[in-house]
Amino acid sequence: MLSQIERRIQEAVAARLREHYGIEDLPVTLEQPREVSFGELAVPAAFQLARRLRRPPREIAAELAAGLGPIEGVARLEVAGNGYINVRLDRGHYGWALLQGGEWEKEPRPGKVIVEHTNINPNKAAHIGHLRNAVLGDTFARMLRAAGRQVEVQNYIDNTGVQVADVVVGFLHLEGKSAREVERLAAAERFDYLCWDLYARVSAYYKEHPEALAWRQAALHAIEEGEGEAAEMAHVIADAIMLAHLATMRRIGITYDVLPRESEILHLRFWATAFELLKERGAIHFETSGKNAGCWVMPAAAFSEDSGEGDGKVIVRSDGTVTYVGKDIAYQLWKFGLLGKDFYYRPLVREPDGHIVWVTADEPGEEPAPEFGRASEVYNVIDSRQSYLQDVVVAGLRALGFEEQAARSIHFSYEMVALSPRTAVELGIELTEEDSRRPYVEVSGRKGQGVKADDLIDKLVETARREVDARHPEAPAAERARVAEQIAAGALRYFMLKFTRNAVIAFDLQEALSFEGETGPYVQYAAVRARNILRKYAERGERLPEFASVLNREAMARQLAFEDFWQLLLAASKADTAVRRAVATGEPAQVAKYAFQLAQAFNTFYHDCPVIHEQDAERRTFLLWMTDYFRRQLEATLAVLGIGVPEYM
RNA sequence: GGGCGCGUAGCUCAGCUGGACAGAGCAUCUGCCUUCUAAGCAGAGGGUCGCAGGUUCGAGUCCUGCCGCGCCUACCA
Repeated sequence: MLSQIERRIQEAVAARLREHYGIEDLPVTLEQPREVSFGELAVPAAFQLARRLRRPPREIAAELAAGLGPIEGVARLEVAGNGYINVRLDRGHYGWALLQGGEWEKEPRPGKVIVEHTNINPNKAAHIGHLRNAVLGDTFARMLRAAGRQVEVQNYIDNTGVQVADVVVGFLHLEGKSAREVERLAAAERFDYLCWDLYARVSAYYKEHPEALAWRQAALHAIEEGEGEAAEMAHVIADAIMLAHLATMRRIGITYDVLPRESEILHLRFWATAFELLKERGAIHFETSGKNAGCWVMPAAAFSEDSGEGDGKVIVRSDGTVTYVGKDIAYQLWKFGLLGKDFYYRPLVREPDGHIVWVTADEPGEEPAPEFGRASEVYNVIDSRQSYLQDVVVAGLRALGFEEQAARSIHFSYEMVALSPRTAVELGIELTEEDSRRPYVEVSGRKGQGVKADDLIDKLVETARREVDARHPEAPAAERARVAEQIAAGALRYFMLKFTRNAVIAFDLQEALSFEGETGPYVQYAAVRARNILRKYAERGERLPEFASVLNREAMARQLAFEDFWQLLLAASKADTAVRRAVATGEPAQVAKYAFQLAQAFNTFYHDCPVIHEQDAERRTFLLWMTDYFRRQLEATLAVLGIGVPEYM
C-alpha cells in the first residue's frame, strides 16, 4: 500500500526534476522523518541538488514542491527544516484503501532459493548454538516465502564425519557395545543425551591416550566404505539422532523439505564425480612434498585474496578419505544442478500439518518424490567461524568455471552463541578470573559443556506453564500445556532473532526466561489482547459490522484525524515493507524489531482507548476494524517469525 | 603475521541505501489494576556513539591510521 504511494511520489519528483532542471541522473530517495509530527515521508532531494545548483537547499525545496501537482494518496507537501519536503498522506484515502484490500506486496522472482540450515552433526543432542542456526534459517526461509520467492529448505546430515565416528569409537571401545546393543539404546528415550556424554568422554580419552586416535581413523574408514560393524553402528546412531533433532526443532515450529545425507554423497559417487571434475579442470592438485604430501589440495590462491602464507586446503587426505569441504563442494554443485546426478529419495516423516520431510536414499524408492535441488540461489546458514571453509567451497565452484553459481552461493553467516559468565557458573563450568570479567564465555561441546536445546525448551515451558496456571486455573490442563508450549516457543524464537546476525549472543538463562519487555511473549500478548477485544465484542451478542459498508472514506478521514489512531494504522500497514526490507538486508532481526514496535504501539493504544465501551457508533466501528486490521498484520508478521498466537495468555 | 567481525546509556543491544534534537529492553526510582487480562501503561534519571584525522552542505553510519576485544587461519567440522 505504502510503496505504491512512494512510487508515485518518486515518479512525480523525478518528472519535476527532469522538466524544471533537466536533471535525469538523480535517484529520488524517500526517508522516514525523524518525528512523526513531520509527516509520513520526507524527500531530501533538495540537499543533493544544492551543490549542483549552488543555491540554498531550502529555496530549491520550495521550488520543487511548488511545481508538484496533486499526487494520488498525498494530502499535501511541506517544506521544512533547511530543505526537506515533508509528505503528508491523505489519511482517508489510505485507510479506505486498506479497508478495501491491503494485501501484502510481493516481489516474486523466477527460480528457486535453497536455504540450508540446522546441519547438526548427528552424534549428540542439539544445543543453543544449533537453535540460533535453525531459527535464523527457518525465519529467513519464511521471509523469502512471504516476499513471494519459491523456497526449498534443506538440512544436511553429516552422517559419515569425524563426530559420528567418535561416538562409534565410544560405543565400540569404551563401552564395548555391539551395533545391535546400540540399536536398542537408540530406541530408548534421550539417546541424544547419552551420546552427548559419551562424545565428551571420547574426547577426553583421546587427550589422555593420543594413540586411540587410530580408532577414529579406522572407524572413519569403515564408515566411508559403508561396511562392517562400525559402519552399521554409525548408521544406527546418526539416524536415531537425526530423528531426535527433528523432534527438537518441531517443538519450535521448524521443519524441512529434504535431508541430504553425506552417506549418499559418497555411495552415489557424488564425491567421485566432483573429484574427477576438480582434477580434470586443475582446481586441485596432488601434493608430493611438504606437510601436505600425499594429499589432494586446493591452492590458497583460489580462495584467499593474497595467497602469500597459506598452504592451501586439503580436500583429500593422504589416507584417501575426503574432507568435509570436498563433500560440500559436491553437494553445492548438486544444489545448482551442476553435477549431472541426483539422489534417490524416500519420505522420512510426516509432520503434524501433513508436510512430508524427505531424506536421500541410495536406491530408488517406491514413492515419487518432488524435484529437489536445481536452485538459482543458495543460502548456507553456517556460523561465521566456518567462513574460511565456505570460501573454499565457493572457490571450488569458481575453479570449475561456475562463476555465476559461485556468486549466488551465499554464506548466511552469524556469530556464535556463548554463555554469560553468570550462566556458565550456574551450569557448573569453572571460569578463570579473566573469563568471569568477560562479557561472554565460549564453551566446548567436546567437553560436554553447553546448554542442550531440549533442556532450555523444557525450562521455558515450565516457566510459561506456571504463569498460565496462575492466570487461568479453570482452563483444561491439556489446553494450558499447549498455550505454555506456544509461549515458550515464541520466547525462544524471539530471543534468537532479536540480535542481529553478527552479534555474539552471550546467552543468559535469566534473560532468556524473561517474558517481559522486548520478548516473544510481549508481542504474542499484544495479539492476544486484540483477539480478546474482538472475542468479547462477539460474546456480548454483537456481530462484527460489515466494515466496508459502514465505514466510508469520509468516516476514515474523520477517525484518522486522531494522531494515535493514524500512527497505529500506519505502523500496522508497513508489515510487508518491513519484511521485504529485511529480506533485502538479510537480517531477520529487523522483522523481530518491527513486530515488537508494532506490539508496543498497540499496547499504548489498548491502554488509552477502550474499544468495546466506546459510545460513539462510528468510532466504535472504526476501532473494531482497526483492531482487526492490526491483529491480522501482527499475526502475519509473527507467522513470518514462526511464532504462533496462543488462545489466551 | 593475514582474513572476518565487534567497540553506542550501569548491563544487553537497535540504528534501513550518510540526513532534521542519538533509540529500545533490562536494571534503578515515581505513579497507574472495580474498565477489552498489569506477560501491561505513563513518567524520571542515565551517552564527548573506542581514539585521532579525512571526505561531505551534513558522519554513529563512508575512508585512513591507531587502541582494545573476539573468531578463523587443521590430513575436525
